Amino acid sequence: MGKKVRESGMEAVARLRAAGLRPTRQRLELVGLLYADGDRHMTAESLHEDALAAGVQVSLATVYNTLHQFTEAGLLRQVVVDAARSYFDTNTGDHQHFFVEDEGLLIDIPGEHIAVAGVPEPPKGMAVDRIDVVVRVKRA
Amino acid sequence: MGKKVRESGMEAVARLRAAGLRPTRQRLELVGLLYADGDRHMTAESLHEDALAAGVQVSLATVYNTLHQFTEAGLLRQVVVDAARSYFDTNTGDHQHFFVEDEGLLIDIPGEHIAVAGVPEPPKGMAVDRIDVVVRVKRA
DNA sequence: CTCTCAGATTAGAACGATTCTAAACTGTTG
DNA sequence: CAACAGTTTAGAATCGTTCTAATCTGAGAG
Repeated sequence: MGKKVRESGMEAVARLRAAGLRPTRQRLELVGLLYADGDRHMTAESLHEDALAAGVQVSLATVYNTLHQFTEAGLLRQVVVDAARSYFDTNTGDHQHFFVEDEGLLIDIPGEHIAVAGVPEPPKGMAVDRIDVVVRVKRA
Repeated sequence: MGKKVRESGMEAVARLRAAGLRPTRQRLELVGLLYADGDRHMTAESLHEDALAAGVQVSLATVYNTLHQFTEAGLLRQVVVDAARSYFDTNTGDHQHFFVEDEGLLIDIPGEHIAVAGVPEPPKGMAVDRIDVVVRVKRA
């Protein structure tokens, strides 16, 4: 039995419905691209290019809209590593990242592997929302 | 004996010379602002505003140039926490940050306090350049 | 099956942060 | 103090992203 390489239409529809989003052609096709094979990192531009390359007709504006809606719905996670552009990650579980600055490349680090100790009390009236660890690497 | 609140002209000149930068009026005045009182976080815009407010005449372009030159020279550290704008930190030592998203506010966490364990081997041919930890906090 | 309309898509304009340009200015060195 | 490389600057340009207003479409009502 081969590895699943593409989400079924039904799964995709359910995923969107659960998020309160209409299963439109564009969103379905983007879901198809996003969850086709394993975890995936992208920027709005790169996803838009990939979509066009795959023959999926969708505007850049819709890619931005979709990325944000999916993020809000918990289907994607936004990763801030580069001041110049926003990255998104299909892996929404507990994990961190290597970031290869020169190539703009993100690589997952499973959450079990990394432990952050010694975080002080947040300032009065504040609560910790999330801890992001970015391991910046360079070609040696 | 009061706490030093302003860097002497000589120190500032030496600092710039060491970085291979000519001690121009603008750079001297910016150094004055930057290291006047303890650690400081800023964006290009905020530093520019502060400069104008302090009667320091300098263009936004020069603020950007200076921030980058100082960063390159190791006098400042760039902190990536927000996709929308770049932050800079006068504290270049080993430390991490709280980031209050709603207010765009950065707060230092001394390096001794935080420990990151379990970082896997970087990908082949890569070497770890730096590990950044951002503790995102929200008003409780 | 068709009507209807809230929700979705889109091209292009607008935007905000940052970088670039090319002209004017200023430390430094001889 | 001449001369030039380095610096500053206003304004234009660029880049990613968001907004706008017009058009389109999914899905429930009849």
